[in-house]
Amino acid sequence: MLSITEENYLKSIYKIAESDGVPVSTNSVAARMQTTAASVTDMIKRLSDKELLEYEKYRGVQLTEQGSRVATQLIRKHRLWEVFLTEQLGFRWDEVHDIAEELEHIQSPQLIERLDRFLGHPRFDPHGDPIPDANGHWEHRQQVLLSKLIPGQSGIVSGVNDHSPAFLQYLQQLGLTLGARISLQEMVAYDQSLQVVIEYGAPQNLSDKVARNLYVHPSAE
Amino acid sequence: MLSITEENYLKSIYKIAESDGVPVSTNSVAARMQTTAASVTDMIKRLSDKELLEYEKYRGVQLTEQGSRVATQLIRKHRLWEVFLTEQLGFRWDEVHDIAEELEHIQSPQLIERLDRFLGHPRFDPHGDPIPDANGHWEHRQQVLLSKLIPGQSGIVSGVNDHSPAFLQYLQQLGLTLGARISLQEMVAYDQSLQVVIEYGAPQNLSDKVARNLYVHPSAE
DNA sequence: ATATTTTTTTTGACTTGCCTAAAAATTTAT
DNA sequence: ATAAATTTTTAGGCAAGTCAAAAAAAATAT
Repeated sequence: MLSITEENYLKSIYKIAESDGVPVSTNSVAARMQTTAASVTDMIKRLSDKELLEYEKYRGVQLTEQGSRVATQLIRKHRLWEVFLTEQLGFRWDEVHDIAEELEHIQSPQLIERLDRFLGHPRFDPHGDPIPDANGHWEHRQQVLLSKLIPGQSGIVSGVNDHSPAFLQYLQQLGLTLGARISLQEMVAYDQSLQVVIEYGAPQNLSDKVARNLYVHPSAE
Repeated sequence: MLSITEENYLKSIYKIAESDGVPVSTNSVAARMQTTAASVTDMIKRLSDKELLEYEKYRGVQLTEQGSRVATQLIRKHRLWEVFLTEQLGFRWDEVHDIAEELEHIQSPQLIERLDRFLGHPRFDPHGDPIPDANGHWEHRQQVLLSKLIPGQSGIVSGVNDHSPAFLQYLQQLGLTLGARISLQEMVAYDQSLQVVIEYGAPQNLSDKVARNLYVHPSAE
């Protein structure tokens, strides 16, 4: 039985490994968990004793099979709860993260399997992130950052790279929610901002920062 | 911000006070929380510092207004989640307690208000216990223990006094779920067991132990 | 009224999780 | 190749929550 803190460390290590590769450094964990390197070293030793990760002094860590399983199940739970919160309770996509962060620690495999069935086995959460199945596997959706599109191409909004409420609220305001159609008309060389059309509306400008944080599924034309 | 442990102490003290009156003794809390009297004394001091209860050495404790509010909100959350688990996810009434015990600690007033609305503002949980409203008030249902009925009287099952899975499963098997009609035919003087008819079925015998743990709403005839 | 039993509190110690400061190891720069 | 900078670990300590054992107070019995 793991503590909530231990679970959070495993999830952080999993996510860092996913984006930066292994091994995962002490400092990167400390930064993500908003704690000190000393605390991380402490916890790493405990998790290593429990065989949830492999640790070699000064060399960083890597999750074991078992550690990865814990992490993916947490992600599964987090994303299923987010679907529940938005689809059933009517929360907006920018409001659900913190609540799901608590709900993901509820310990009951039965609860999650029933919730999954209740929700109709959703494969993506409200932000377009894939939901791992009970075995920790998920569908890999073909998507690229909006910033990778070339002028003339169109796409369907399929996910975000920045999950902050501020970004999500801005997207909402722009009409750039999941499933929205966006066409890239041209890129402004000066600042890499983009001239786009959202859902056949009037052309408008999007900063490169937005473009680097929005995923689209490229479509024909 | 209270810890889960602090919340659990407050809930236990509230429930002991409800059944045994105030002040609440250190030992009774220790017994209910499955811990030692020493740990209780420790925690009581902390909760007293936070003005959640009034404590006088060797004299037991009593919740303050604020402590009571925390406790009733926990009970509200617990019971609402139980309704969700049974009505929406299909759990049986004997399966939901432990999961709700975890869910009740999720911190989000908005979540609870939305859940309450989603469930249609239920006033009773799956065991017939009343659900406090956002102000901590609840409907007092008129009910008596089955053991208080006199031969010839009938009643509608409205709640339980023992929430153990074993008892709940036995009731289920007997058809004694919430809303079921039960008529008392006679009481056996020898062992206080009862001869009853459940939902117009064949007469059968119920032990006094069952009768002392089942609430009914008396009905005419 | 005194002795005995029970209840409660105190004391000291343990674990988890966290911190700061200092030391050690590693990496980067010159 | 050595110095400097960075990263990581160690050491020592703190707060929460737990326990067992001892001491103190209260309740009960004689």
